[in-house]
Amino acid sequence: MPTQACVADAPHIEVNSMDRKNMRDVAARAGVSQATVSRVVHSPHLVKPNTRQKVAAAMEEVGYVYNTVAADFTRQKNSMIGLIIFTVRSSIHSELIEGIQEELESTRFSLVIANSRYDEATERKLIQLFRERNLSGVIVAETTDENRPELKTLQESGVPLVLTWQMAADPDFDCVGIDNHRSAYDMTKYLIGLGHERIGLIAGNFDRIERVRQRLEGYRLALEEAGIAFDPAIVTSREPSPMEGKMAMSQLLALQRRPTAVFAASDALALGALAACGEYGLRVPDDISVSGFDDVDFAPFCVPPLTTVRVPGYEMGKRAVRAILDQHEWNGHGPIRLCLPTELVIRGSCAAPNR
Amino acid sequence: MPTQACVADAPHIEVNSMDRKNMRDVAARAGVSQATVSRVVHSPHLVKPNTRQKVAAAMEEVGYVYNTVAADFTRQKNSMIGLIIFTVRSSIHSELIEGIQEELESTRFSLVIANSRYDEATERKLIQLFRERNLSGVIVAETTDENRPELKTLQESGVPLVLTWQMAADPDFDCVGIDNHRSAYDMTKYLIGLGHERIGLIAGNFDRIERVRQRLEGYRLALEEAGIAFDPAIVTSREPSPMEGKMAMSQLLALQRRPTAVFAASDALALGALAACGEYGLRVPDDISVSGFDDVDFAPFCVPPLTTVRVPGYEMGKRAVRAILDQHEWNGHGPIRLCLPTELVIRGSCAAPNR
DNA sequence: GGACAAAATGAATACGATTTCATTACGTGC
DNA sequence: GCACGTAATGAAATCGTATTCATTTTGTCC
Repeated sequence: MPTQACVADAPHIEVNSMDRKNMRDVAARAGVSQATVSRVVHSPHLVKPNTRQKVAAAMEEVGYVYNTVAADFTRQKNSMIGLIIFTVRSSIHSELIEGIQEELESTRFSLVIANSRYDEATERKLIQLFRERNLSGVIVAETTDENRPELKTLQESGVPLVLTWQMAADPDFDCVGIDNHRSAYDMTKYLIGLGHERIGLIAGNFDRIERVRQRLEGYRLALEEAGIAFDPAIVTSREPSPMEGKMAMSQLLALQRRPTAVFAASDALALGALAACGEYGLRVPDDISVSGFDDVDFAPFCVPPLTTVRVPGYEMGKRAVRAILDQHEWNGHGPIRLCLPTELVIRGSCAAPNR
Repeated sequence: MPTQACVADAPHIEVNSMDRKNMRDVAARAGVSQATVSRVVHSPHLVKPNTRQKVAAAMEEVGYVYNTVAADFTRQKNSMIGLIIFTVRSSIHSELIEGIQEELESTRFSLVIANSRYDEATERKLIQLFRERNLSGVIVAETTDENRPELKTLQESGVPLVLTWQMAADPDFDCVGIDNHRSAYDMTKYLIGLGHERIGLIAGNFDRIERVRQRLEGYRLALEEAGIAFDPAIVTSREPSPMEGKMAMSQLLALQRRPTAVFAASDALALGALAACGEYGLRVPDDISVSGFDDVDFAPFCVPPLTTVRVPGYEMGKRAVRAILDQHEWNGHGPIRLCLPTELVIRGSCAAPNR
């Protein structure tokens, strides 16, 4: 049987760079079995130093490149971790991603990102795609409530799953998040403490996103405790971009009884809000207070520097990865529910109301 | 031979959710061959409607989930596209990533992101990892010059490769980029046109990054044409974060002969620069002009709104993906070198120098 | 140097899709 | 109803690794 033809009688034919060598080729070259080559790669301690060296040399000689796809197939697991997210267009998500990558670096995993752009159908499609991909784990940064069942299915099919950014009400999900309720409560209380009684809220979509709803509830609780009536007229729902923040703020400023302070549920929104104030000729914080959420890299550089809630995005990413790796090790694992601390960062964008 | 045991005589045993069904199971259920199931998935038109329906029903019944890992193995290609980047911590990269994702959505590919955090060794490791992964394509957003050989190796091993953000001097690389030289030249010329003669530059690392060097050269050319001597004392090299921008700017402002205008090679740097000006009691643009590069989402919301260079990051991402898909179709393809237009966006952060 | 345990290696198989080639079913024209 | 071409399906090979189990080699102790 002609096991290696191809080079037959056409010496001018260039060696196709695409004919990748495999472990069998290496084994043949080194005079060992393919199993031994595999062992050299994964458990060198099982191989005699002498043999190990021969194999290493052979790998070098034939130009061997490990085939992860084949390995993944064999062990029935993709060497990838998935991230489900609405959009990467936000500094705080960048922090999360960097944390994830940092922690992944010492492992054999890579990161696959799926972003759903706030669309529930797209999201469902992406979850399905992840299921087909046999990922070794999935970090859920952002989802709509509607797709919780799909996530559960994914989890039940044996994929380690971790929710971030929140402590999910559903105890079946592992979480590495923050206390959104508490954080929003603290910020609102801080504004109340400054003397504000009419506090606007620019949030995300609280109908569909648990994390946003948690913040809304925190805001409401603080108001309630202070005996301030909740006024839906000064609560708006937006996607977290500066432009949307500006529009939302303009809307609030056009109101008959405009708020004296506005709590934006992300720094991006707050940035836009600041711009809107400027256009209305309002000085921040003298005429109106604005606060954000996340403490992204530009927050200290806003004018005025943004008072906000520090969220440990980077740390969250690292911890989420560790949670997944943990699930791999003791795969009959207990629930992981880690709540990372947030911190009120007081800068210059909030002050007592101007009467 | 017992092809389907398991359910034998222990009705209380729960069906393990992890025992995923494969095409053979579906085929058995539908009373067809496994090949037919495969055809139903990929080329339904080859299968009689009647059969197609039977197979679809069988898939439903056994809870079949397509196994991408196995498919990837079979066709010796990973259904993933890679992205090599320094860091995702930048709005302009977010735009690129969104563009990529958008374009990928209608395909069977997912995006794997590798970030090297400006470290050349890490980068090399990641390129190697990508090589082992048999990716269907790699988009290179950022690399150091040192690793060009590794990229070439990757390309030669048959992976469609596209460089973004720049038109590489090396003609072997396909590019979907912008004219950095020209863009920087235009901005510098604009500042000169306003009357500035002492123009600082806060750039990235021009020793290691071609794209940054191209911008530096554009800057120099504009100066030269205007008969202004290049002064290395007012040219600094920084990683693109607001904090670094602030530090760089502080340094420039502390100079004996401080610049009257500063061109920051990214908006993030410019943002920090603005803050530094504020701390020095300088009004922008009255006392000093500051310009940026990228036109990220927060640029219009800076105080004052940032004059910058609009870079079509989103479009670049989409085009890069298309370039890769093109390489798949006609895989004896000609070189792709697409240069997208940039645009000088004049807002409020630059004015004539104050004499 | 022989016995025995431990270490090192090899042989063989499984993983689940794609794809080629062969074969059968179907339909049409005479 | 026969022949023929096309459509539909099946059988079988293949991809490259991990892994189990059997076998050989090595080393140690008396």
